[in-house]
Amino acid sequence: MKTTIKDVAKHAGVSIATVSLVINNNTRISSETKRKVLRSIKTLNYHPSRSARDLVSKKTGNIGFLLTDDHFLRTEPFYSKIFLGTEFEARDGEYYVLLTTVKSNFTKEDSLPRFILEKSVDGIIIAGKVPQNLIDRICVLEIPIVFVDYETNINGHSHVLIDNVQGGIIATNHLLELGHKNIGFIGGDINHPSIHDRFLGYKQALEKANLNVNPSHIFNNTLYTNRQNGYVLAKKLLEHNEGITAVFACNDAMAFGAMQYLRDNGIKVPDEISIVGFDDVDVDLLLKPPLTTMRVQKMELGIEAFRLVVEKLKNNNSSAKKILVPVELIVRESTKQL
Amino acid sequence: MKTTIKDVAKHAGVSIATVSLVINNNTRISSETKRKVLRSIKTLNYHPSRSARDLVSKKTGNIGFLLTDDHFLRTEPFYSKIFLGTEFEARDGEYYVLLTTVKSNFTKEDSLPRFILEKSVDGIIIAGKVPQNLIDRICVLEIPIVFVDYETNINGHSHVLIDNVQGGIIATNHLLELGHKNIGFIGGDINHPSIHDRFLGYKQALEKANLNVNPSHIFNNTLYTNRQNGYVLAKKLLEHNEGITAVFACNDAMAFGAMQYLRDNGIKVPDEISIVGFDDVDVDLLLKPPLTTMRVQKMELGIEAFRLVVEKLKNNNSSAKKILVPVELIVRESTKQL
DNA sequence: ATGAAAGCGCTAACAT
DNA sequence: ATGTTAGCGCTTTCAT
Repeated sequence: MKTTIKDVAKHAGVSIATVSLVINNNTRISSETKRKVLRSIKTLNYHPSRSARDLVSKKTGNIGFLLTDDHFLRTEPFYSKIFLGTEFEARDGEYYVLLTTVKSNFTKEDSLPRFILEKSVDGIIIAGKVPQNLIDRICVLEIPIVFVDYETNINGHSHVLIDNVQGGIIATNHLLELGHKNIGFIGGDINHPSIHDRFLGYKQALEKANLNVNPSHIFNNTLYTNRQNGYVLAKKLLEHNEGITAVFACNDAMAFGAMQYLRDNGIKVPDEISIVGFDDVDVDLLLKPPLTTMRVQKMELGIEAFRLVVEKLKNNNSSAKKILVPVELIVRESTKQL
Repeated sequence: MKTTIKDVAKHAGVSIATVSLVINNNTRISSETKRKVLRSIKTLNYHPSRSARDLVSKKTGNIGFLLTDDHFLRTEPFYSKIFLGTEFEARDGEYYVLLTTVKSNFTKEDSLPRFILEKSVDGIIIAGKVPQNLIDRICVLEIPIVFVDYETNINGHSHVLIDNVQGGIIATNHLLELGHKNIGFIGGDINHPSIHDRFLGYKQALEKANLNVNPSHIFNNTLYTNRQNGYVLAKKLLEHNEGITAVFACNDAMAFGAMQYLRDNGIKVPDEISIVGFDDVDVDLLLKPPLTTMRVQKMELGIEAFRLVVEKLKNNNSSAKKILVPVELIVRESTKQL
């Protein structure tokens, strides 16, 4: 039989109410009783029943973590790391994290994740871009949501975002400082807020350096932001332009695709073309040359997201925040002085 | 206020006991009452409170999913897919899945996952190789465990395994049928049951074909089974042997490493060397040539594991099973007739 | 076939 | 500062 609060009370010679107060760190308990109770708890290896606790407090003790399946299954563990950050942060606390995926083509006909229907989560973290109709349907529910790595125009909910604009600026400045003037930009879905912002940073850096933003140096119209399209866009960029000496790829995947195109065509990186990526994704060490990129603290994103939901849960009045997680330039061997 | 069983009872004009019986599919309810209650449930959008239910039934309604962090963060989403299988299978049911990672160097000093300490899971799925001391400490607890993709000598617990021996045989036979006779084997940690079995399949296939198992063709002594070591072992294999025309790599990662070595040294695949991998891992389509490999149904592994825990939970007497999930040869372009 | 009622382990309001 | 007690929403005997 599992140890209950009664056993602890009996063992410590106090009432169950006292034990409860101790568990919940109530201040109006004498430190002596507290110590006594704590000792009993330890001796009996007591852990409060979550269900009993949840039942009376009308909480569930769970946080839902939601993302699309293709994000979860991305070759590079980007969102997995964000989740791990959340899970790490949750470990010391009182919440469990329920991870679930939705199809990336989630429609009105699809039903919401079960933990939402069954009201089994106190709050939800939504990671990455998810279908708008999903968001709309969750937002009408009275449940705190934190968006991580996806900016929405939804009010009243917190966001944890990568500082993409700043990252775009830093990456571009890096190339400028190396003497590059003809810098191409390859990006995927420009309607995606993150890519849009990285592109914005690119333009701002160029303008600040009094350089023209040459439209023919910009290719950002593919649906997916992946290696294949990195290959395709690098091809287009270089076939339509002469004198390009550097490329800013809106993420590492596209950068890898671009590098493959260059390798296939005998163009040397970084000797002939410098490349900067974005994300600092884990990738096999065999890839050469190692990519200069903007490091994103993925775990940090997940950690902050978790803190924000909990903050909201503890104090429902806490206002919606927007946290920008800074990025860091990691110079490796794919960029070089012109 | 959330709808409770009382509301449903009132709405349907029955007692809460009746509603409960209907929910739990009890047979001794007249089909008419049943229909009536079901309608009320739907109308009121009623979902039973998990905490109340769990409290009285002394269950938690949760399944724990455990793996090491480096498995979870593997570049190729192998274990993520297994998890997704479990999560998919859990969707229609009554369980939630709690995913947590442990450090791959988990020691006696580290504390067990919180959901185990707090007894918040009814059963546990352990995916992939985990530290033995972790297993030992969990096994003493009275809680059903299912191991997936990791064979242990623990009795009383079910296993869901890849049919590695058969896979090794099929892969090797494929090369034999293409006329190859000098087939190298590169593997990582040979103490890992999966790799051991794939190697076993390799040997069995050769013996069956009346070919010698040449020890100098076998390199299987690295700690990690990854790309880097695939590169290293391919180098050793080819530097120490002449006449090798094919390589069976114990997993795709090593195969990729080997291919990289060959490319770096101007050896053409499949013209000069054929390569077979194992796992059929998602990888960017740019990798050339596409790898011939043994397909493993990762989702299927997770699905079966979930079914086995639930089976054990429903019927504690159900005996420990060992399920072998079959593999399938996927012929792509890295193998060729000699 | 259905209902009444006890009780799961806990929290919180109230009493002392 | 600590104890008493009602009740959270459900399942499950036991009556009817």
